[in-house]
Amino acid sequence: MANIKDIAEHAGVSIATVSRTLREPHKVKPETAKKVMEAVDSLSYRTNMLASGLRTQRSDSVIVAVPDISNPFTSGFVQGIENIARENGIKVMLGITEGKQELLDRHYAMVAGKQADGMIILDTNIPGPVKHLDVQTSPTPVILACEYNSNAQLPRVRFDNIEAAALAADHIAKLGHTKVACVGGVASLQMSRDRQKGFRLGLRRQGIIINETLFVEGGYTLESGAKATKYLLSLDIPFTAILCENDEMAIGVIHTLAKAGIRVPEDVSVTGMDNLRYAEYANPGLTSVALPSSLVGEQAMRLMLDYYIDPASSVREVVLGHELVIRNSTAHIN
Amino acid sequence: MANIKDIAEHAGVSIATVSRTLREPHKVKPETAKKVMEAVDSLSYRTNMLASGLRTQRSDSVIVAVPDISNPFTSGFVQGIENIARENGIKVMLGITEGKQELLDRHYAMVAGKQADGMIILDTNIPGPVKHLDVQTSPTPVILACEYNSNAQLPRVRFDNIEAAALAADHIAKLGHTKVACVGGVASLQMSRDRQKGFRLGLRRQGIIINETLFVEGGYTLESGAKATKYLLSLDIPFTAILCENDEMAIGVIHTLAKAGIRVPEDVSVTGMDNLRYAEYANPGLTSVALPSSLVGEQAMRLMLDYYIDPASSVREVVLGHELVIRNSTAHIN
DNA sequence: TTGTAGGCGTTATCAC
DNA sequence: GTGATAACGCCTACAA
Repeated sequence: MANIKDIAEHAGVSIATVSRTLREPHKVKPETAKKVMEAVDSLSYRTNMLASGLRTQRSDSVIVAVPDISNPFTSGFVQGIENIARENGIKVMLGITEGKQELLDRHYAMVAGKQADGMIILDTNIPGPVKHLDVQTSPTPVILACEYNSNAQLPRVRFDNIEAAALAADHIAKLGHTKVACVGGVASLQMSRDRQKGFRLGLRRQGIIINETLFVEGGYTLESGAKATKYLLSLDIPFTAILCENDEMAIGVIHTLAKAGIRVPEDVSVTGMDNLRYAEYANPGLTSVALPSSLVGEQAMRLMLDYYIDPASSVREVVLGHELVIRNSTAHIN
Repeated sequence: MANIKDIAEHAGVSIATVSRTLREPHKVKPETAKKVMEAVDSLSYRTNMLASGLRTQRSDSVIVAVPDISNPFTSGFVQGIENIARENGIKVMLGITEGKQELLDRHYAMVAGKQADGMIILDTNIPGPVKHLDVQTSPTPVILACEYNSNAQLPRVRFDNIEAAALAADHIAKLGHTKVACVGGVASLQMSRDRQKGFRLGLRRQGIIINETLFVEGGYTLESGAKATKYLLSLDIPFTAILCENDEMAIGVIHTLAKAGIRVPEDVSVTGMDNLRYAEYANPGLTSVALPSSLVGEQAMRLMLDYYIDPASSVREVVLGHELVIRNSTAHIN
């Protein structure tokens, strides 16, 4: 593999000139530059990013930590990051945490080890080394996305999950439903607690009395939605609507209701959150609160870039908007 | 940020000993090692991967190139890679190509620039520098996944798309359907051509005469499935089954049929391919040919690891199995 | 078992 | 405008 020295020889200049030609072409005589570029081409030279990074103390890459990537919400998030990163010549590394502290820490080692300049986290955990750190005084290139239950004062971007969930509840209430069930998420997540809070808030605002028995646990997966539905049906308590903490579960819910011969929305209305692509093509189309995850990714990456420019004054928090998308899974009560 | 020299001083040993302690602990006296580790802890030292990589000529990371990551098939693939990579202390970088040669090349620059040791590609394109290269004589750390229309003799892992598609067609034929429609993919992809071929093969094997008018274009997205269905319905040619080149389109198809008041499977049977998680929870559950993408990722990563060990004798091709999963979207013709 | 020292490929600071 | 040259932080013969 050709290195800068080879190019220098081949072009009959010094390595300094080669380096200059590549990074600050304006500082070099055009004809010299031409010679250099020819050598670069003919030897198909590529600057060694390791060496370059070692010298400049940056790798031009970020690592993004997510619990898993198979959920469309997560993959949209990653895609958003990649888009902005690419525009800015930054590479994206992927770290899957499975929600485990240990894996997150292992990924964080990459920024400690200079293989990444910073980390964007969509996870409940915070890397161990960052946890007990006064971020005010010792700036840390870590951006938080969506989760925010930590005390760490890190830049973050998120949704207003409370109001977003309230919006779904409000919609259901206004359709005349009073016997409302709910399929929850994972109680350890702040996001889940907020969405729960939002559902309750939205219902109460419309004067609906909540039947706690109908508020059941979920787990954010298709399977958990199906399971929760079976449980709800087994209770033998009448209900006419189900608020789901995300679309994935809502799809599982609708599927299970259909299997049980219960019509959506004639018998039961169902709402989701996230507005995944699949929501639109569910049967029936799923009413959902749109929370565009790719925007979160984009904003998070932008915060990271801001941080690079000025660690001290980078924005501390960005809250993105949400929107109710009404489809055919919800209807006025008979 | 503490470096190896700081640790050496702090522990009262040479930097060589520190390095040894970290990489080959057995070559160092236990008490010395202990001193070193204490210094490491107290200064919270992390070896600089850039420097280390520069010296050892490896980065312990691979870059995976995919057209996009929002499709569950793709994200499953990436997840598979990450799993095996992590087990082996390898980091995964993500490169989104949007199917564009230019973006792929840009990502490939990372392996040329030593930021990645190799590349795993799930895309039709081949990096420019690799394209016209005799891989036999100049080994190249590139693994191909699923696509294989190139002449490049690179290690690859894929499915037998022809037989997989034939399996779906066979299933439909055996249910008594003779008027069979098909929603295709993207003709420029070898995968798509193979699945087409497979459908036709499967139907012919059962003696079914194909109505070419009912074989329409798709595009592998939910939307394209919906659009193709509307088109099929507009033709006003009777059919009782639709073979879809993937699940995503099949979900769009089912949704659109339902909207048009056509019952699945009573009026029309529908099959998909890939067996995404969503297939099971479609309404009705989607009959599909399982092509576990995470296995492709895992195998691809394994091929990469093999390649590291011995570029010359690494396996050239792995073909993974498929399986028909029968659900409720297909039924015997009335 | 430990230490010395050369070099990995760049970039950036100097002189010229 | 260009060229020497000293880092960047680490690994690994080789020497002790």
